[in-house]
Amino acid sequence: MDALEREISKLSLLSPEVMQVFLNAWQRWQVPKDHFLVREHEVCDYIFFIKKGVARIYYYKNEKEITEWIAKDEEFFLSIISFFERKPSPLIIQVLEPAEVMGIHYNDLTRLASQYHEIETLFRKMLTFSLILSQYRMDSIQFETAQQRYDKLMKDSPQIIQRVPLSYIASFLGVTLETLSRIRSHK
Amino acid sequence: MDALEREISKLSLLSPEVMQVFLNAWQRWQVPKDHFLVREHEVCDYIFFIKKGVARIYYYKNEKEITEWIAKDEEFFLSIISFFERKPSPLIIQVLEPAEVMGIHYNDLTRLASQYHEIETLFRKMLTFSLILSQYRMDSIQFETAQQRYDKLMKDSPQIIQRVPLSYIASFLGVTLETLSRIRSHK
DNA sequence: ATTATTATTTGACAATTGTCAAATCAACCC
DNA sequence: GGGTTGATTTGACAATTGTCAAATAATAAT
Repeated sequence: MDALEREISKLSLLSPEVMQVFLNAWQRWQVPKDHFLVREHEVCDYIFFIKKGVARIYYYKNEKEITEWIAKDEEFFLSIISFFERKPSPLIIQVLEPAEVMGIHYNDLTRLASQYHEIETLFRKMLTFSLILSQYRMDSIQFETAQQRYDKLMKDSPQIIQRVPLSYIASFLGVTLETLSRIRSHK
Repeated sequence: MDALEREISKLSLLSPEVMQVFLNAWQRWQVPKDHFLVREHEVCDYIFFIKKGVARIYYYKNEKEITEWIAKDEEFFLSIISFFERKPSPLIIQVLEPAEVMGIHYNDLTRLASQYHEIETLFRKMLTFSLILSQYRMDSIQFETAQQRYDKLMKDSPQIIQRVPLSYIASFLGVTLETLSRIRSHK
């Protein structure tokens, strides 16, 4: 069983036939370092899954790059507002290492969800998971100090430092590069 | 058509029969000022809808009350993490005015969603809506100044000032009461 | 109306983080 | 290796907001 199927199974139990139909709807790309999966002001048409590699989701705010999310091996990611509201968004999705990426198109996902109740249920559970994550992240941004957010990141994914420039991590944590540098030094 | 049915219709088109089944699953309460819909460390069993009145969702952080959300007439609200993860949460939901509140129980919602594909779709769309809202709010917290958040609140719901103490609004905006007072004065 | 209680405003000061500039470090290229 | 470029660290200072304390305003109770 491959990683995508395993992650899907964690969310919802599909019958073998429907699982097969669903998996067949996913496309697969082998992309080079720095490849853009979604460019600025494009509509995000896919929910992505990264089998191996790192991608970041970012945008420009006053000429500065703001990293909104960093997705690592075996995670789903997308530009949520663009995908669901079907409109272009300032969010850019870029792969940071050569990567193997899978994706399901909005049209395929909604078509399958209307055809198969089971897939609609899976879709609902993906959203639930995503909403819960979003709530935890909101709490973290609003009430934790940059120090606490950094410590948590180190605990959850210590390898990230080797794979992602500190400038991206700083903006992901919601602080400047200088502040992150100071947090890291006095430890 | 009542407010609840209207709000549901905005999200998803249900056949008349299924709409009737769904609406029947909602309970209705007439609650006095200051009534608690969810107490501290209780599981939130319902998605609520407030027909008329104001409710706030808050919790204690270092002995201080933090207002996480304020729901007004004709809005849905719930303690998201508690409801979906089925676990007690520190979030408290309290009505601030005498109010007419509706609610659908977790068990009823999930039962109906598994029975009726249409309701599963509606459920998925509610989650999508909620996730989009959550993303916008996260952006607002992370990148807007307190001044900007206040201005937006005044634009979207100017009446809120008359109905909710400033201390709740301040913590909803993520600033102290004193800072909000200063924002309000130099305008 | 007077008092008590609660809500809001104001002031002084401290703490945190951002900004800008410069220094150091690391990686890469020839 | 020397030089170029980009990444990271450090320093000085300014801006924003929080904290604590006190003053004032608004509301409710008798």
